[in-house]
Amino acid sequence: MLTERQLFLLKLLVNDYIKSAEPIGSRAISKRDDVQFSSATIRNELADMEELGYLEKPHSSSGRVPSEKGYRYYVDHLLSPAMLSKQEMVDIKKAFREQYYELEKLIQGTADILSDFTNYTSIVLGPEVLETKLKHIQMISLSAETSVLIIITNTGHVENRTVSLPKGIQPQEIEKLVNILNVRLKGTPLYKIKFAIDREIKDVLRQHLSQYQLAIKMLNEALSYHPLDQIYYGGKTNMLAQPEFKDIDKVLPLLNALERKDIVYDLLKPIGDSRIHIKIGQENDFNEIKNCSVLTASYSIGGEHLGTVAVIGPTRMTYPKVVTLLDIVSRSLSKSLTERYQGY
Amino acid sequence: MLTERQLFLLKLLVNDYIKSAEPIGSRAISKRDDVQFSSATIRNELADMEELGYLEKPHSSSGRVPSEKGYRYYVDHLLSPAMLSKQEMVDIKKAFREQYYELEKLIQGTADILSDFTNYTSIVLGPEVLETKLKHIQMISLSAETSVLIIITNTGHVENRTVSLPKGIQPQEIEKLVNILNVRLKGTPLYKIKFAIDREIKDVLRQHLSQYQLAIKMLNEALSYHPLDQIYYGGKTNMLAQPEFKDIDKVLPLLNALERKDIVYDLLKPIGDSRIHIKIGQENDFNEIKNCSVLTASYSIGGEHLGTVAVIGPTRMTYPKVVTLLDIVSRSLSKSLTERYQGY
DNA sequence: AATTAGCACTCGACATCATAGAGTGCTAAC
DNA sequence: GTTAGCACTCTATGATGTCGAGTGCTAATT
Repeated sequence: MLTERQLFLLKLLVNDYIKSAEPIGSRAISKRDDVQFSSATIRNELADMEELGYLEKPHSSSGRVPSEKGYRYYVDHLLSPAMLSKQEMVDIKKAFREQYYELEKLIQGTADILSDFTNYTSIVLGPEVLETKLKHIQMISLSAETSVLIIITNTGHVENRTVSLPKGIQPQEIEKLVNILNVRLKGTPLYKIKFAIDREIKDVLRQHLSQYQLAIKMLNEALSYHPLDQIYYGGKTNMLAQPEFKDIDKVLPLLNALERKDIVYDLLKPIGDSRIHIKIGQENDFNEIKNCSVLTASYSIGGEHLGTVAVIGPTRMTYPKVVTLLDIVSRSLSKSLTERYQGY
Repeated sequence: MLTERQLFLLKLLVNDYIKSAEPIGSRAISKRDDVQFSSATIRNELADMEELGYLEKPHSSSGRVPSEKGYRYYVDHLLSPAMLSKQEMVDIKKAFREQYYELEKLIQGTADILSDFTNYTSIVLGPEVLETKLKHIQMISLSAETSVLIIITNTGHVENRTVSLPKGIQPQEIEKLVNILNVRLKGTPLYKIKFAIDREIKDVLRQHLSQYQLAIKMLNEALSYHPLDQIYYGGKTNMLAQPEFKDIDKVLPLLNALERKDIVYDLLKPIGDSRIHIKIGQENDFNEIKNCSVLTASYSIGGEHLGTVAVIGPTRMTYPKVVTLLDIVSRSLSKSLTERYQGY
């Protein structure tokens, strides 16, 4: 186990390294006002902690750098959440008080706040379509052959799809069809809609619609496709400014990984029940981001999990600040959403 | 004026440089099968063309590189559009035949094709909201206090905005309101809607609605905000793979510039009447992209200009291929849109 | 008069080498 | 247990030298 003094030094070293991005030497530590011991003492302590795996040296005669184990210990036991400046708090409050005319804007705004305030990259997973329920369905004709099908969910999300109308179907038929769908499917989770049509609505449709086969076919096409591209980014290029990514070969695989939906979904999948979840370096399963840490928090409407907000940056990340910010932002987003869409 | 032989050499040099990204020397040219003259002759010709401003040397004893004037001449007089491979043509056809359920997807798909096939960055300006007309308006209640206002345009674009309902307004009133709006405002260009409400609808509303002041206020709020964020990107990180941007300080200002809407709007503003418009290096007004060329084409529905597609890459760009691709893609997009949304 | 061979010269790329400086580990003294 | 002292290690930096691709110019050739 680490001694009191070792913990003190570890915390100090991690904090300094996060600021400077340079390996920290014993002399630099001993010079600080809040440190009384000589550099030799510190050298001994650092050597011990290195042996225990909390620190590393980039090369044999350089200063120390936290290892992943070191970061993990720091995050679990030594991290004291940062205070945000008054100005920052005001800015955040203001951003969430603003009138957003679309749910998408609110979420994008959240991503922007996270990246602007951290200088890292932020990712926000939009409300999961799979878990949202149908509120209202509407079909609006564009021309003789095309209509726009509009699906509104309980979360205020609006989905629209252009559909080609089967030839020969009557406008009144469409109207009837939409009416039936609205009455029967209201409250159905989106992912169950196709199933519900097949099981419950088919017969009703057959009774009321002359062109019922065509209608079924059209509905199946329009509803079959689940666009899950609900990923919002902020500060995508912020990574480029981090010294650890100063050469392009390091940053390119990273940026490409962040474009891949499967990877992002996996990185942000909610785990554990702590408010903020932290994954450091290799704890993330992807080689492309082995030098990065991912901090996630979830947001909700009225307590029900809706989506995830995340910040991704180098393992050498300002954890205290990001933790605080994620906490505030995820709460603010939940609050804002709940106020707006609670009564579904 | 340039001699026949000089033109031949210029074209050849530009083509080679585009491929290799290395300065081209006289010896390398003379070694080619299709070149008969000795390297000394070529040296003389190159020196002459340099004096005329068509070529440059990175340093005094290196090979030649095209100047912007050289690229401009090449593009205006020497460029022969490339043929796409059969496979490429098939892929494009396939992409545009695909069923897109939302206008946005079709446009994003277009951007993706452009960037995938060129390895540069593509930008597509979505249909300009300002020039599109109201097709249908709809209001769907989410809760007692909030509704979603849905605006559908003749281009199949669906806009949705969350509005807070004034307290005390009756559902029937809302219904009446929406009916009036639909009857009166159909076909009105979006940017004129507020104006139209003020001029024409006010009185009608006063006659029919008890809470007419509240309704007006709400409408003004909901319709006042014009989201113009209709910029779709493809291959944002492709620039990083270009040798001219191998160090991050060169590429960061570029990427940031491409995030700025004002800059992008300016870069893509339609000019001239040629199908493909090319701006080389400094011809673009922004310092951040002085090493880049921007190629644009416009797309339309039934002949009416709707938006712009563009490819941005280093001045050392494969102009022939990009020109051909932009031509095909912009035509395909126009065709696809016209088929779908023509009958507005 | 146009073309080409020949040659001295230029400049960047690359490798080699020396040096300075920050940092360590170890030993012995406090 | 702590610290001063010192030899040692490794990187970063800059100076130096060499190689090769390329040029410009002159004189010879066609």
